[in-house]
Formats: sequence, structure tokens, C-alpha cells
Amino acid sequence: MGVAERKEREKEQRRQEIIAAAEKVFFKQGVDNATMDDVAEQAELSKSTLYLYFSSKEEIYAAIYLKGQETLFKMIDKATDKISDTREKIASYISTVISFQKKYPDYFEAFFYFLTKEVNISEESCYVQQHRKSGQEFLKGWVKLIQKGKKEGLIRGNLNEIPVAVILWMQLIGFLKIFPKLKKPLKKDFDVTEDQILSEYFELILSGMSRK
Amino acid sequence: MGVAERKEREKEQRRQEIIAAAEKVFFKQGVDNATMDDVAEQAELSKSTLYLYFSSKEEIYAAIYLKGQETLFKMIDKATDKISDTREKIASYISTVISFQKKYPDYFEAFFYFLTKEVNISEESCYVQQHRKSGQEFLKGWVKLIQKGKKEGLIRGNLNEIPVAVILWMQLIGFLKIFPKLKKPLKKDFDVTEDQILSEYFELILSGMSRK
DNA sequence: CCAATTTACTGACTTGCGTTCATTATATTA
DNA sequence: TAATATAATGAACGCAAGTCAGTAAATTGG
Repeated sequence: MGVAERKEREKEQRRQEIIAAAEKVFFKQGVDNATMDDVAEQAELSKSTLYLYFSSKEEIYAAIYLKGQETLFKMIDKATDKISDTREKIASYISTVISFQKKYPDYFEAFFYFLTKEVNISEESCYVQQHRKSGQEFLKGWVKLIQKGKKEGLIRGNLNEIPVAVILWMQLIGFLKIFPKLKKPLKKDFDVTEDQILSEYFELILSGMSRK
Repeated sequence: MGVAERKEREKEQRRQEIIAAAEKVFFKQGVDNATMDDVAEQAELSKSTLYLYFSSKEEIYAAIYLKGQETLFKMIDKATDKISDTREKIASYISTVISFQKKYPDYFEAFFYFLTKEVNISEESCYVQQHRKSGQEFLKGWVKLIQKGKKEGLIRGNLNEIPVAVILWMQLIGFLKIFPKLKKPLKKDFDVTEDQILSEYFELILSGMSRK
């Protein structure tokens, strides 16, 4: 009988409803300001019900983060899929992450949060595992790309793929985390625009890898 | 009469005592886990007394952060002072920030916190102002260095000093924020050591700026 | 179709912590 | 030495995360 399956489905749906409600609230007020009562109200459930579906506020945030990560990975796949030129492909990787940060700043925040914060969620939580797995998967994509660039002679042969991939990644994410907060003062105090910074960033990164 | 002056001195000393106590507690337990009661106990004062000297927990943290920033700037000055070669000087800038992160990870955390977090401290607070001022001062140092490199023909002339200085800075800080958390998995999953990453990082950054 | 049982949900409560305030102790001054 | 200013405190407040005992709704077996 399909009762169990239906219940399973309904449970999963509630879960998704809660995630959607939390996303709305978190992104509107900021995660720190948003309360579980706010989320409950938005989800049209009582606060205690939330705890039947998630063990903590942070775990809800982790679920949101996973959605964001998937979005990012899809964006990158979509953008880089048809590009064959390796240099262009690398540039497209980078610019997609930048676009992601611009389009979904809250997803980006969540992404950074779970990348850097020592998290209190138990290791068994599916979120932690999924995170790790997809992170590795993603890194492998970069590594392959850089290997290809090396074979083609675009990228210096003395560069080691994995470190370079990791560095590019961390650098970019870190840069994008800080940049939004510095935009305004940079414009005001030094009259430097966002686009100037970004184009110079590309220039620096790509020429750093290139053969002389 | 020197009473007012003495009182002033004593007040400032209490302030410093509180900062020292808070630093001890914050760095031991982590800022989030540490409570104002913990700080009060460490300082041998009652919790409410803390609020006669600081308006909030965050403002105490800001005071600690300022200490850290001064430490960093002094470290950089000391390390780069005698170096005349521009390329080496830039490398020394970077490696000093790395050393700072290694030697004072908690100061670094505070530094990053106030660099990225939207802070609730009032604009009049001396901390906010000092922060902004010294940040600008520091950036100017980088800019000058890069200008010098350009004049000497080490750095490509088409690079704009201010954006490059800002980018280097943000990149480095962001990179160092993420790196510690990724060290272990990188060693485990990809057998890449910390030193490999760091030396490759230098290579990338410096060659990114160099003339071909 | 109805009682028994499992499942889904909730309101009231607990706990922890940052912050405030009424009050007390201590030092200064006239 | 009394009046006043300053420093410090214990108790209380407010808020938000998380818990729990109890209720409502759905499911199952007879």
C-alpha cells in the first residue's frame, strides 16, 4: 500500500516548505536577526514543529546553503559547457562565480559561512556529507581544466594543478566575500569603480598562470 | 591638582585590564562561546561594570581587533623596512600577513570579522574611525610599492596601482581566512601540503604582476 | 464503522546570555 | 564631617533557541 510512500512524500514536502520559508525570512532580515518564530510564522507552523524536521536553526541554514551550492554548480556547468578554448573556459569559471555572488548574494553568504565556520551540525547530517562530496567534485573540475591548459601550453608547466586549482578557488571566494563591503569606500576615497577592480582581477589571475 | 589626571589614568588602565581579560577569554573559548560573565570573572569585576567601560560585547571585540591590527602593521613595517628590492618587498608584505595569521590566528579572525561583518557599533565609536583611517593608510603603502615596481619595470605598466593593491589585499586576506579550514582535507584527499600551497601562491601572485 | 494506536503538531516552559537599572560602597571636596 | 560625585554591583529584564508534556488528526485492525 502506498500510504507510507505518500507520507514520505508529504514529509519531504513540508521540509521543502520550511526551507523555502526560512530562505525568505533569512534573506530578508539576515540570518542572525531572523528568529525561529519568524520562520515558523512564515511557514504557518509552530516553532516546535520546525524542530521535528530540523535539529537546529543552523541545519536549516545548511539546507539553504546546499540549494545555493547546487545553483552555483549548475550555473558554472551551463556557462562553461560549450566553451572549448581553455583560457576562455577558465575565465568563464571565474566570471560565473562573480555573477553568482551578484545574483544570489545571500546564497553566497551561506556558501562562505559553511566554508569557513566551525559548524555544530553532527557529522552524520546529510548536509555535511553532501557538502564535502560536491566540494571535491567541483575541485576536480578545476584540476582537469588546468591540466588541459598545461597540455595546450597555455599554462606554465611548473605549476602544480591541485594547488593552483585550490588557490584560485579560495582566492576568488575570499575576494568576493570582502569586495562588496569595500566597494563604496573605494569609490569614495579612491574613485575606483567595481568594474575596474574586476577587470584588473581577471588580468592578474590569468596572466599569473600564463606562460611568459 | 592631579586628581582628575590620575582618575583618567586609572580609568584607562581598567579599560586595558578589561580588554586583556576579554582577549584571554575570547581567544580561549571563541568569541561566540565566551560570555560576558566569563569576561567579568576573568577581569575580577562584575558584569555590569564592563558596561561602564564598553557599550557592548562587540565593542570590546573591536578594541581587541585594533590591537591586532596594530600588531600586524608593526610586523609588516619591521619586516619590509630594510628591504630595498621591490619584488622582495612585495613578497615580504605577503609573507608577513601569512605569518601574522599563523602566529595570531585569533587576531586574524577579529580582523576579518570587522572587515566583513556589518557592525552594530555606532559611527562615533573611536574604533570604527581608527579602523577606517589605518585601513586607508595601509592601502597607500601597497599603492606606493606597486608604483615603485612599475617605475622600475618589474610590474607591468598597464596595471592600475590602486585596484591591484586592493585586489592583492582582499585576495590574500580571503585566501588566508579559508585556507586553515581546508588544510586537513587537502592533505587527506589530495596529499597536498600547506607549504606546497603557499609557495605556489607566491609564484602565482608575483608572476601575475610581473612583466612578461 | 469504531476503538486503538501511531503520527503530526502545538503552546507553554526552560535555559542562556546580552544588556539595563536601582541601589550600595567608595572616594573627593568644601 | 557632611554633601556630593564617582565607581561598582546584584538583581532583574528581554529576547531567542531549543524542549517537552499534552492534544488533534490520521491510520490501522477488528
